[in-house]
Amino acid sequence: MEKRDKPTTTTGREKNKEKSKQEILDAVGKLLVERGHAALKVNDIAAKAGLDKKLIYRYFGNTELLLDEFIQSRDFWSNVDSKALPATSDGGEAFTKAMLHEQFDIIFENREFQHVLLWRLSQQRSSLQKLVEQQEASGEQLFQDIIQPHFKDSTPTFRAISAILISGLYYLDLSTAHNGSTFCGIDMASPEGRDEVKKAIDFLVEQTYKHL
Amino acid sequence: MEKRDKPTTTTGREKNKEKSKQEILDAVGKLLVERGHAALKVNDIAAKAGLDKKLIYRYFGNTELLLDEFIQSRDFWSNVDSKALPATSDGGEAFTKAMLHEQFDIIFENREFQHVLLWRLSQQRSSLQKLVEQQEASGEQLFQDIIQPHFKDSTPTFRAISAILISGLYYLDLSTAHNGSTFCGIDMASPEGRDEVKKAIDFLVEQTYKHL
DNA sequence: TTTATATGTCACTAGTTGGTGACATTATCT
DNA sequence: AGATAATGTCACCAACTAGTGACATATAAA
Repeated sequence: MEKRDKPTTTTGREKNKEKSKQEILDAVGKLLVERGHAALKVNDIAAKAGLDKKLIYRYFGNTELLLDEFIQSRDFWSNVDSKALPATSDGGEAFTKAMLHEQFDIIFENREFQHVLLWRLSQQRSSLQKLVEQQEASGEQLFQDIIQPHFKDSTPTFRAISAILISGLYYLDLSTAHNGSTFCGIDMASPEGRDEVKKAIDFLVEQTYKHL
Repeated sequence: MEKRDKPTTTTGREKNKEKSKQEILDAVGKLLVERGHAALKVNDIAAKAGLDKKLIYRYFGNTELLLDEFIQSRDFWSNVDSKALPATSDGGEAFTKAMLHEQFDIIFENREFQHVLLWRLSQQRSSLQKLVEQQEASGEQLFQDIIQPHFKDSTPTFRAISAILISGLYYLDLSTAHNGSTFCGIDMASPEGRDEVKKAIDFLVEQTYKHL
């Protein structure tokens, strides 16, 4: 018999495993953004999804496995390593600036990303650890392809500078979203404040390319 | 009657409010370091202190108030603002470098400090918020006293650069302690890796003083 | 239509959470 | 020493936690 267009009886709800699984995963994302990773409890996830928690156990095994599957379902670093490496004559200077600006803004806007960064700092979890490794691998590409050829012997210092800049943008965005917007007297939530940071990034990158 | 040298009966333990309070506060610190702020539950704190949780309610009101009192009992930014402002002829360049190095190392070594930073990013809590404000105030002193006179019109950019550098060191230390030690290909737990970061700090500060 | 199975619902358990009332013990004051 | 208050101990509660067995309903195949 084909799929019915309409239920014949009055009670009972639609039955669709894939849709339900997706609704559960979406509920995890919403709760993560609204209340942080500490609030990801089975009962709340099920309630948010509007489904019985029993389904979480049937479809994902347990809460831990659900969270692992949620994490793997997102690809947070795709925006970095999917970038085509441009043919540069400036040793990657413009590319580096643009990438840092982009990271700064993406994390500022993506609250789910923010909470995953925090989650990653707060909990040991292999699926989160995997994100760290993915990020390292994706960054290593850039160093190998465009930075090393240009900076040669100074590459270790350039790596350290990159580490500071990237970390700085991460922490500034996390701090802005969760601690209040003023840092070193700059309002990190205002366009003017964020422009000030971007100008600083450009200055530091320029000086590095000129004098390192 | 004076304090007894020895209990006359066999059962019962020593009774000393201040000592017990201190043991409870210490238990909070230990748990925070060992298992993070999410593990700060009344039952566990009492068990760690070897005292009944009832005392927590009697002496601190409730768990929230205990945690607030714990936070206020630590003065994490004392090392920054207690520094005497040196009479500088270099516009504070050496001072800035030294302060950044020191922050980088202090946070690396002080696991309690790390967990408070994380806690602060993860939870809204007025006593934690107060730490943020203390830090802002203590930093503002430096800008007013030594930076502004030297950088004049470029001060906003110098503020942004400071924000990036400080944030960067924070996040690097947090990431090292909780995510694994490699960041941008540098081993942040090794003396060599950390020296590389300090060299990078010095370079960036030097360039800023030379060319901003 | 009948049957089998996947999907959804619900009531329940055992363990943990924050919190409290009643009691026992110790210190202190007179 | 005796009275009093402060300190420490314990049993208990209601609410919430993760997880499960039994059942109801919808879908799809025969």
